[in-house]
Amino acid sequence: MLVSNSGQTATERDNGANLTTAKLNSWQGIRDEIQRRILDRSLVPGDKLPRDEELAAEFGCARTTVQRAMRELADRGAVVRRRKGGTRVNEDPFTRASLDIPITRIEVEQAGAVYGYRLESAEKKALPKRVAEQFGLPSRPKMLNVRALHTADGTPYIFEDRWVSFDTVPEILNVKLAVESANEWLIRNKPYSRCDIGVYAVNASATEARMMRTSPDQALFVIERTTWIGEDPITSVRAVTRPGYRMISRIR
Amino acid sequence: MLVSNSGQTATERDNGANLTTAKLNSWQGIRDEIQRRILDRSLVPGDKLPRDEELAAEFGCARTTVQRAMRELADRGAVVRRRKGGTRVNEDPFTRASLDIPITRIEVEQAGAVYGYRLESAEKKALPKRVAEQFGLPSRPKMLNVRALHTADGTPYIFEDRWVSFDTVPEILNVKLAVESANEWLIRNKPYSRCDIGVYAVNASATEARMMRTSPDQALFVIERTTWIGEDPITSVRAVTRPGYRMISRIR
DNA sequence: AAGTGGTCTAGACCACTGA
DNA sequence: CAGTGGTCTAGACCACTTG
Repeated sequence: MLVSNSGQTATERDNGANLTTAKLNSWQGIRDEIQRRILDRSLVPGDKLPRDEELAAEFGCARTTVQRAMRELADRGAVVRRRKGGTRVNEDPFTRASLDIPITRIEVEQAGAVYGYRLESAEKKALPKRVAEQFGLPSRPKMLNVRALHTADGTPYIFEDRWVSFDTVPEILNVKLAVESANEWLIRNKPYSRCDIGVYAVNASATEARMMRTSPDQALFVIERTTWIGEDPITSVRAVTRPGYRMISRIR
Repeated sequence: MLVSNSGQTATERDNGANLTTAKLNSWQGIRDEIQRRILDRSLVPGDKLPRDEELAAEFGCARTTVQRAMRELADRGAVVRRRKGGTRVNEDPFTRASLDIPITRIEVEQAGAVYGYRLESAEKKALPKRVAEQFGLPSRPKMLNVRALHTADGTPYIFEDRWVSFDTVPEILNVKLAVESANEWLIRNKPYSRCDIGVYAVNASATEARMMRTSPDQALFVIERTTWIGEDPITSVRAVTRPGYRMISRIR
């Protein structure tokens, strides 16, 4: 190790290059410094970074601390790390966005609106082909089909068409779905071990247009979620959102 | 510490409760075990977990190892950790999905199709109000407006309408945009420090319908991305995808 | 003021994987 | 098979935040 960090404070070395960042020598400081080198193209895609041990010497810290910083950068997709291969700046950069999908009631309330919920129907039916495919099931067993409308200040917000496996979740048959949303009951009472999510756009069908009080063919944003516990299907839901619905995410 | 882990192997204690998981005593093993307790409702939302030190004793490992496991669960939104307050199972569970948005060329090629690109127009114009708002700018400066079509096997895949700040990125004026997509050049050459992402559905405008070779009013999925380096705007792009486009994500 | 999580260290050993 | 990242430890001290 060439440089000791004893007695060296952040301010001593902060020459103004970093405006936002934490103490140098902290794992966040190291992460930000490496990221800065990528941002200002001191390091370009494909470049090999020094070994953790060398970086530890450079920053005057333990290798563990460098590890912590580099793991974050790897999680973000900024660098690729391989044993023996070393650490390189990612050749194929991509944008990694993290989306939090809350319970609808909470989403509405956080927007400052009054949440409402109306059950449209709940009946046992054979799974349509599309949903069976979602679950990856070869057959088309009976499940509970629940249709319900979520409203914000009285206007339609999300219309959900849901299938719940009462083989996996028999308790669902005892839930008063006229009062409590299946969405909320399931999320609070039946955590999943796997979840597939798909988002896309559709033209409103006649039914959807009526439910959402809009015109047929209106473009609507759809969120599909299918969940399992282990190998067993729990639920698959197609949530049609109101016209103009946007899903947003901010990075950094 | 009551239990030592020396000489204790995973198999010794693996009673079959965990099918998928790594060695117990590893941070992943601890993470999975705690998650299992949440899944099978041994722990329910709001429950307080033992202190890290106690868990370390229970699992016969160092506190650091428990810390690593718990940090992951906190990142996933499964638990909430506060100093002095301890660790609790999250009261308001949400679904956290991670979306990777690759460079369009790579997305097309990975789908096994032939990628094509055609520049439609590139001209300096004053920013429309909508885009100025995206950037959070009070004024409406001139930027480079680039319109281009990405194709897969010759059919329209994504139509992008992009604004690039040539104040922040003067080099863009020298890029041969007829050959190289602004998308790809920017991602490879101008990393950003902040990125806002929005996804939503629109009815195709007349222009969009023509570009995408579909009918007006066809529902299309739109991805909007706006990026900055520090406080300076880089680019804002509205990418209209072909009919039927889906964005997907899998959790766990 | 005290309790709990967050960070850091120095060192050891392990597990990949590329030359 | 050797080089590099990944994990783990035991202990110390720090930084929040709540009772």
